[in-house]
Amino acid sequence: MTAIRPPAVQPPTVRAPTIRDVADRAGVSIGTASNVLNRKPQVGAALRDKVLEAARELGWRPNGVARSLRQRRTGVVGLCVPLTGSAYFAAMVEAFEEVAASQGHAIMQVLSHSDPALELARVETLLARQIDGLVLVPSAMPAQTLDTIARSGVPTVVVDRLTDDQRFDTVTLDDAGAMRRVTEHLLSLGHRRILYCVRYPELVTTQARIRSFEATMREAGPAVQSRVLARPEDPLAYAHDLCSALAGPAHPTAIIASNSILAQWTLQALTRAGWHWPGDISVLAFDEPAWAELVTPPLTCVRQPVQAIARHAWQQLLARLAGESGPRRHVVLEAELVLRGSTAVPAAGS
Amino acid sequence: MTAIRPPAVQPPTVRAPTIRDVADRAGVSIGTASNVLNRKPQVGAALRDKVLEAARELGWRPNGVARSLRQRRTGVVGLCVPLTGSAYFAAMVEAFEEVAASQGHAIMQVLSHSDPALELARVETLLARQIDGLVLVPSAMPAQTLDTIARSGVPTVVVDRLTDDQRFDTVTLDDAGAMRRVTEHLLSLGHRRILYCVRYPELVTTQARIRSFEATMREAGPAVQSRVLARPEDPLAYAHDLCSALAGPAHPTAIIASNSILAQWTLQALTRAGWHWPGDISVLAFDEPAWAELVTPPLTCVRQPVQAIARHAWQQLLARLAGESGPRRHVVLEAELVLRGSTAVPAAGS
DNA sequence: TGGGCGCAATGAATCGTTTCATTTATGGTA
DNA sequence: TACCATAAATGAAACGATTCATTGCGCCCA
Repeated sequence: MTAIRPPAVQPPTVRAPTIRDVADRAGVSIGTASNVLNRKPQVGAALRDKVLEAARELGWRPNGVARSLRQRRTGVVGLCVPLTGSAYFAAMVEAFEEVAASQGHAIMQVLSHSDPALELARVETLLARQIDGLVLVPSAMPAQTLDTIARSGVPTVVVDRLTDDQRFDTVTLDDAGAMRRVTEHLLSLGHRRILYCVRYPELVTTQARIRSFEATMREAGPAVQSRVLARPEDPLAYAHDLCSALAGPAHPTAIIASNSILAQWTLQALTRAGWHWPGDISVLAFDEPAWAELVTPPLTCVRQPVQAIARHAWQQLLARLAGESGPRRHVVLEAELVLRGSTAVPAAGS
Repeated sequence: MTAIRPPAVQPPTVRAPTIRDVADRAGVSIGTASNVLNRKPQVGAALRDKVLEAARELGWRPNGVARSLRQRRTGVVGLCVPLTGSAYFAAMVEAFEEVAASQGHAIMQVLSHSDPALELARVETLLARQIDGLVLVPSAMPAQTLDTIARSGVPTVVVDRLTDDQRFDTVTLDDAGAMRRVTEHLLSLGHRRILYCVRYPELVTTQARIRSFEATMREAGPAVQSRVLARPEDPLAYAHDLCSALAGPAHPTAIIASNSILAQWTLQALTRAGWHWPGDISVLAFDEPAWAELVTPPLTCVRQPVQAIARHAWQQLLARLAGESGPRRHVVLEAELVLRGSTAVPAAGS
């Protein structure tokens, strides 16, 4: 019910020509002009040409707002993501842009900054603008947002972060499986003490990974130690936390970073502190940043199928927009572990 | 005049409550309901409460489309950029998002992929959707697009790439100045043969840089050689071109990359070919990619003031939206040369 | 007591389309 | 020639809000 209102803006001084102007100039009724301009069949060739000519001369352009009001749809799909700083979400937004534009839809993108309250507010503005559908990458506590969306009835696909909410279609990644493979890779290299660094431990995605991480480590035996470093504020605080985590003789011999931003922070911190990878410590990251192959040695990482996510989500959304009303669908995609030089057998002394 | 129409979408089956429903439930006229919900003063406390209560109960949300039609403004600003793959534009989009959302505007972003025809088409869809204003990073040949925008009368700020078009406000960078400083930096280190690598030589921005580059090199004396490597198709073709450019005894001793993507391609190509920087060759880039400090040694680059661009452009756009009609304004911002380890004195033998 | 003044509330017009029930024109057939 | 079917064109009613001229009402003061 929050009243969302755009700020003060002067209406344009010169008025664009309307369909009425076109009709007048062509000497036909508005209805006929509309029929011509919408390629409806029931209109004669002579009038058709006159109308098209008039529209061309006047430089008429359809008023999408009026059309949307009458047709009760806007051709706009909302996209709410936490941020675009991460390579992962940036790629996702671009993938959506692509597929949407190619089919005549427009994307209206908003950023939630991983803040539930902001997320709700942004989604409210999208709903007020009468979006036809919504793609949501939910924050950690999306309950209110999800309720609002469900109440609004706007077709929605929840992406990337699985919720236990059964009201929505979802497209997610097999986080547990990916983490199991990551952990087993490190274990097989001989690592016995592994540190998992995460930004937001409360995300469902993160929790699934942590559970999988700890379970896999437990299965490997009692001599194995898993640790989680959570919620760093900024690169500096993170560097500090990381250094304390790496202090002492029984320090971790491998680090898993939960996304490309943390990977960047990690490598920066290690470099500053004089650690070398993979000699002193192995490093592995979720997401595949653009620079994965640029650092030396290149970064082992979990490549998430961004394009496939966008494609599936879009397809599912289109089906709902077309009126499909079957049961909820839940697509789960597999990520790929890309082995590069930043993970290796731990040093002998460790 | 191109008719732009959204694709087939079923209108929603459950109709959202309208202001009429709210008015009926509160037992008042539509006008009164509207006055309450818009915080107009001329309404009594008793009715106000009844209306607000009714709106709350029904979960009423204003229909932005209807409002936009009546008020003849949408609160949406269009943003047309070449792509978001480059760190520079990604940051720019995010900066706009931020400042726009904080003031109740929404951003509708489209990608031109640096293609004039696509750019025109995308801008047409924005105009048809009745955007209040537009921020455009023009492609290399934007004449038709600019004509269309000028004819539409939509307030527009042209950003990043200066055109000789006097019809628009602009916010640009001092490309010539930045390039002069870059070139002088390399000259002062002792480099005498420098290669400038660009993606799109036809961009005005690029041309200004090339002119400045060549002029500065000429001033440095006849023994100095400047070369430009242009229009690489993809990373592989680029690697090939680069290797040929670096072949022979009198090869360049320094490379300037025109943006972060080319910088990435350059470092990848050099690594694959076994060149080391800055030992074998110095490398310097326009844009500051996230990984600038991660590569070893870190990358010297030209930091462009993205936030400042967004802020200035937005401020200028807001002024025009508010009805300001003074002469065109042209803001030129300075970039900053950030010295890091990837540029050094050329090797003795070179 | 009546006239004027102000505040509250109303109702209708409007924004620019699409859509649909009618009307008008056209041609063919009985 | 009368009739009907079909096609072409029209006019008006939506869509859901805002806005503004008008009305109704209570109060104060002369």
